[in-house]
Amino acid sequence: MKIFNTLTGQKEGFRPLGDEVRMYVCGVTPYSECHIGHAMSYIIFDVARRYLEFRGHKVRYIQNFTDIDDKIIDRAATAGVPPQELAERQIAQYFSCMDALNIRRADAYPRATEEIPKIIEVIQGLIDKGHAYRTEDGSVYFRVKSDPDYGKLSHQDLDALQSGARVEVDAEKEHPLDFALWKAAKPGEPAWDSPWSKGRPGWHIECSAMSLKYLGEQIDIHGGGQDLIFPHHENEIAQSESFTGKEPFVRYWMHNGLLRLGEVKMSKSLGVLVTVHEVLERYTSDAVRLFILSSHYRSPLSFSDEGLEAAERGLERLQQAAGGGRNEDAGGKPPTIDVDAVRQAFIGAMDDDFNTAQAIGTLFDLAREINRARSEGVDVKPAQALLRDLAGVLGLTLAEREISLDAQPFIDLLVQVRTELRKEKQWKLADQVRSGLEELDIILEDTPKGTVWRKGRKQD
RNA sequence: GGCGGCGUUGCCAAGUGGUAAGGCGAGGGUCUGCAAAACCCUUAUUCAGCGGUUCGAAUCCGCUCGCCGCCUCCA
Repeated sequence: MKIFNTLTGQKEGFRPLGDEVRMYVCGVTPYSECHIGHAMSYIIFDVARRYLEFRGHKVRYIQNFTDIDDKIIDRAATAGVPPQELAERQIAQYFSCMDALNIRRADAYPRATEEIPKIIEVIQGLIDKGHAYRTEDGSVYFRVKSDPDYGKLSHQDLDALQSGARVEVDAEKEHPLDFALWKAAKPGEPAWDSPWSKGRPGWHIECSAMSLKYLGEQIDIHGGGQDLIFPHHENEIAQSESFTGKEPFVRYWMHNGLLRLGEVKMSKSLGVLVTVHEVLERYTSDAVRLFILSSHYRSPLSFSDEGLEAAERGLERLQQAAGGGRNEDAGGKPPTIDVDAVRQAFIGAMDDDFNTAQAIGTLFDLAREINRARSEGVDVKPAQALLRDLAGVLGLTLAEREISLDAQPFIDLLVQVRTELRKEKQWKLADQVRSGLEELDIILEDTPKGTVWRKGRKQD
């Protein structure tokens, strides 16, 4: 399989360094609710991980929480709660969002505040090697001039980066692009002891430290949004490679395109965002996933209700084809669908840098074949199993909407009564029952084998 | 200014040299008491524009136009 590597700007054949794929994805700073931009990124990497496993790899997947930083401190102060309490609350909220989207949990979620010793070890190592220096107030900065290939990930050199820089010049720093590894605490801020001052880690250093600690000096895949390429990931490379002396720190850098709202990217700082919570009130998690995976992960995607609606309808077709929860007898005729060919088409698409859009195309092709074969009395069980299997690689459950168990006997009863009415050709009354149930979002379908019903798409 | 990317049918979206996947929508049909679901047919001679390379280009090259991201925190 091939993966597009941001570092080289090319698709490269993928081969893990060791027995298992070591994968690190930048997590969130838990200070506010997660939005669908987060959903997009984590769904994409969830699918990458699921697919790698589908292809027979063992994957070790690590994701961090930046549970201490300026924003958390500010926000906590405004809310009048301790920073850790705010972070804790938002982490819980994050998990509930991700779980709702059927995103599998990482193998570990290290937190910056719990990795201080490792962070200090890395910073000290960088100082010892001349890659970092302490300033008057006890902060420590990375010396970008000490890294000859600084800028290689964003394909810029120091001069180019500097010329467009909007960053303020700080008299403490040797170079404007030097960045904080350790920030000395101001009075009242959370702080940890260190050889340089009471303070807290800079934003970038935690990822290097955690990656080193949990995955080793060289890892296979490091992922995140394209907005993290500079400065975050650039700085991670500088720190990690300067510390270990080993290159490359990351063998495949993967970055997803950013979600847009209309014509601009969704962003916390711009205040334009839609929360996961809001989206899941209106659409199923399967639809959200299908919508996101319908375009290529490296392209920007515009959030739209039309797109979610389309995904929702398409999903219904996949559900129906997969069996739709109905109790149907297997057709009598032997299976005719070439499941191997479909599986290979799916793999062919996904092997090409996770081309989920094309892979989804193979799912719809399969759905059509299943429906056609089923109407001809062919046994479609194996094909349905494949459909569920492949959909599962994309994290689609194809689950029907559920209705409370309490209501089911009553619905069954009404359906039975209507069946009697239909036998007596009492169409008007029968139709009344059907439309009445439809009002309650119960959809009736009269099939040759009898009437079946399912939950519709109205919101509860 | 530097770096990166995008512009494909009504909408969304694959496709990076061999003659335009797929989804949604729309129209027609089959099935049905009528529906629903499903299936069948139709819906881009054309890929922002203009040149060039090639037997052949949406795909490669050049230019033009339009749009976006990054160079500050951000998935």
